[in-house]
Amino acid sequence: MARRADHTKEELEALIVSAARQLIVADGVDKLSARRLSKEIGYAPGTLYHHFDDLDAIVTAVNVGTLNGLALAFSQAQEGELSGDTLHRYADVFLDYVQRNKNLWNALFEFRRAPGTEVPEWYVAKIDGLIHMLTACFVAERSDLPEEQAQEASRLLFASVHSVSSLENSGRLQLIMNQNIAEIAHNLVDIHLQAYKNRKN
Amino acid sequence: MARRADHTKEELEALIVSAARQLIVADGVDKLSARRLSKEIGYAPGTLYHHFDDLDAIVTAVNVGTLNGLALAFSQAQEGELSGDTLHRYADVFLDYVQRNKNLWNALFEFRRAPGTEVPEWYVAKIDGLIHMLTACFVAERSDLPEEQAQEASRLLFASVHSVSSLENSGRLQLIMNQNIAEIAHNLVDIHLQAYKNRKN
DNA sequence: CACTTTTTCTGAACAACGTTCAATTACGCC
DNA sequence: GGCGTAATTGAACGTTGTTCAGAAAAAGTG
Repeated sequence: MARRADHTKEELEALIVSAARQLIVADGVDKLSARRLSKEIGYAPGTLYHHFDDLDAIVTAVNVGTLNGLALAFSQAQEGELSGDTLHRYADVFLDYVQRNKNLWNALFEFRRAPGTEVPEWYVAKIDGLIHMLTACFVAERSDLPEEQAQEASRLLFASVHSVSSLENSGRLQLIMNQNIAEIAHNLVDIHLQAYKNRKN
Repeated sequence: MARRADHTKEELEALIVSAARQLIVADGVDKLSARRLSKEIGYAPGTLYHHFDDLDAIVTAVNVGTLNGLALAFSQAQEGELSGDTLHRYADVFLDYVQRNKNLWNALFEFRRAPGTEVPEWYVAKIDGLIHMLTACFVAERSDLPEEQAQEASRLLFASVHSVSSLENSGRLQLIMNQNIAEIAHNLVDIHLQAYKNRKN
């Protein structure tokens, strides 16, 4: 058995990515292996490597979808005019999304990239897009401050909330905190917001 | 060749841990393997498993030393009376320690613990000890507030700074921030400190 | 000293992993 | 119909963590 006509190149690639997503959702990225994945879709392990450079590339393809999903959820939460409250709503959306897609989110940020392989730039751009939505909220609260500062503040907030949720997701937050993740996140929003409102110049 | 008298049980266990530490420092925890480690100390792979349950246990033993080292550095930085400035000094100490012991710190927090294996309680206690040192600084700034709140604030600050440094260490901070880690950490200290000082009740 | 028990250590073995590649087969094209 | 090209296979390589029967030395006992 060799060349088959079961799927076109595009179909097969989509099939690989969606099967990989299923496996990650079900058992976590650690349990994703070339053999398991190929068996799942009914192809030989080697086939995967004709369509993707390596497993890393497949996980990265899954991650695109995960990031897009979050961006979508954010934009749906954004109604009415922006303010500090919007940030709290974003926090809820974020926490909800991360919790409902725990394993996918872990795949995004816990996946151990081999040293030397660079992060794709669209990856950075996608995250930048998310942060930009937060920036607008900071601007709305203190329109007198330059946008640069709002951007810095939103990056800092995003990094803080994300990092804390990262800890939570890996089961290590209890090492440090004894509140639950939602309380923590909203505390962080309050703290960052307050500090921003009270800025001097 | 079987039973040997080269080392006592304790000596051998210490040897294993220190060799593991060396390997982690040199090449990172990813490159630590049972075969490499056993070859390094001149014993067979199986020997490791007579003294430790698994590789996880060995890495955990290394991690104890890493945590102790940080606690020591903290206590050395603590001179004069406590205040918000002390928090900044702690931040510097922390960043310095994490940077000088990059691979060891990664081993502490990036190591993928098999699901089901619990975090030892003394682990939690050790981290609690570190956080307690921060709490004292918050108390010094607002002695009118109950210690509970100071503790909460210090946990939040620790989690934030630690998480951000975690991102940095895994090379993912650039995904989000464009400042360097030191600036970020001190910003975080300022923000958390300010919010704490401005608390109402 | 000799004999037995206990403890320690070895190294081959197992099942899994990511990845490669010669061989094979079928599709598209002339 | 024949041919080149593209897709697929599955065995193979070198890893990995972990186990365990067997061997041997230390420690205990007479």
